[in-house]
Amino acid sequence: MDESTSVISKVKNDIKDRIAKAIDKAKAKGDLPDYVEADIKITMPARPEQGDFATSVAMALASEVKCDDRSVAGAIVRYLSLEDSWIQRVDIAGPGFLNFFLSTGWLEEAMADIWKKGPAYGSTNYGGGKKILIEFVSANPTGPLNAVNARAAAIGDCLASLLEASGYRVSREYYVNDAGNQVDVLADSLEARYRQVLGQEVPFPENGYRGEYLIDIAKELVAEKGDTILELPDSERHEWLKQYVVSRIVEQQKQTLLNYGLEYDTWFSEKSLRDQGAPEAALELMRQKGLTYEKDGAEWLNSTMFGDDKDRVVVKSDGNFTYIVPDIAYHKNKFDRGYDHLINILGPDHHGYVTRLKAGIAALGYPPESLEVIIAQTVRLVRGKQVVKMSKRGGEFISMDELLEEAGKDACRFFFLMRAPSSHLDFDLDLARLQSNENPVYYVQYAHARIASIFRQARQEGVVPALGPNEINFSLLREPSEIQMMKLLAAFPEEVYEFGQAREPNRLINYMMNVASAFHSFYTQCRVLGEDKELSAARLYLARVCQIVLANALRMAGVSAPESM
RNA sequence: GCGCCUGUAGCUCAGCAGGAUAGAGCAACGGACUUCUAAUCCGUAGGCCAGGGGUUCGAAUCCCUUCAGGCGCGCCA
Repeated sequence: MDESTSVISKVKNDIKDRIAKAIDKAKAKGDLPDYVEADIKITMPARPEQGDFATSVAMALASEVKCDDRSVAGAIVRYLSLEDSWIQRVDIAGPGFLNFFLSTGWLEEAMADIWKKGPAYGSTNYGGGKKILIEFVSANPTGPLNAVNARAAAIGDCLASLLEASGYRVSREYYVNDAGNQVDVLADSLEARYRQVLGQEVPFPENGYRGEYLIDIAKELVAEKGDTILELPDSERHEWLKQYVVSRIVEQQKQTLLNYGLEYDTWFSEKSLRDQGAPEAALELMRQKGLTYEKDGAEWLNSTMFGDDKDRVVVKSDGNFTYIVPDIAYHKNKFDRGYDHLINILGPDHHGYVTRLKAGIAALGYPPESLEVIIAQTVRLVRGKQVVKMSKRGGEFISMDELLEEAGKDACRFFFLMRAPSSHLDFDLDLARLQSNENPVYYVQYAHARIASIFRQARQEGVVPALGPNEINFSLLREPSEIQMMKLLAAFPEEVYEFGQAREPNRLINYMMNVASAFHSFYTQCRVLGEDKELSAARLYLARVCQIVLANALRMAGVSAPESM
């Protein structure tokens, strides 16, 4: 088996080729008109009586040539060569489906492939080494991360893992907005807290950040430096405080994400971009292309030329950039670093911004379709029936740290990944915290732990725990639950690729639930450690490869795979 | 007013570039542990896929429209 592809794709492609040849032959013999083009899709039907694989090409073809579905299906079957293949039988079923029944040889090969690849099983090279940068979370360095950030973190990290496994070179990046107006306000807020801690009575900035965390940082600053910061000249003090508070908060954010099992490749500083003069350069480029103009004392980008619904100010009448200029420069920088494709995961409150940004990068001459934006919808925290308020102003604010502490990393990741990014989700704190069968995260983890337990037991009984595929008699695995499980495990590499392509990491969770369910059924129906040594060996093998798949899938989701529970 | 997202079982949500009889978890009900972990399994019940049009051999899925909910429409970021 080739390192970089999968048994399942080999099987599907083989069936596809045979159908294509059969259609050609039918055309040559005049059974089908020769202008038809077939897009052959091979699926795995849910019901065993519908075969191991199936296709609906005949129906699509029939509607194209305006004749009976089943007769087209008949024509294909008539010319279909089954020579030298795993296909044993082809049925025409329902309205015109072709159902393929295969001998189990392909499953055996797939099971051997899992053994051989181990932790790498599920990986393919379909992505061809294309470079993708995925930017996510990128919360302002003005406060601790919250529940929405936690969702974006789970989605972004898992998507990155899926794409890595699909053969892309992926970089995880966090953009730190450590420049501009908001961090000035942040520095002023800290200064006020700092002075208050030192006993001065000073007014708090009107739009300042009122969170507790700034008081904590101020206290630490006093402990560290006393009142010496006050001695600095105004502008120097402001810069110092700004640098200090931003680095402290970014440090905290980093730690929170680390506790979540997430490590970025790059923390990209907006300030560094500004220090290099990148925004000016980007602006200059737009000017040279004649895409900006003066109006009402400001400078505007003609963004409507690139699909925006109105033109945008780039230089305010006070001479400062609007936020979009450094952002455009940032995305230019991403392209200049050699990425073929950019993915940004943004909150729903930023969706209005997407066309603007795309217009911006188009104005610089980069292809806007190379920037893809995924909107991660809102998170509503609930306890049972009660909604937990999330306002920053006051009341109960749940930070990502508190969420992690309360529910744990695994449950958080799992819950956030369970739903499609586009789905507005309710995160039930009570349920996530529950250490019982009501909590779905345990369903998958338990399957993994149960398998580990079988191997512990086997070792105790002195059973050889792990025979390789060449020593296994696969023909003993004939129970429906065994077949079902093997099919699911064989599908993993293709699933991983499809989940990544669809940008829907939630389907990975779905897949894991299916594998876990198949295993639990198998476990109940089939005794693994029994009198029949040959059968035991085969079932131990099956348990082992199932464990490999569960571990690999859990790893991609960032959820731990416990040996015991 | 314009734009984006959502509407599927009592609850939370899946449903894989349209396909065969719409699924899962939880909640409800009935069964299964002297044998590898019962955080499990097996079964029962539960649905005009928000409403209405359309596209086609075929629609929960695509298009239009109405209704309902969430969010966004700054010389804030």
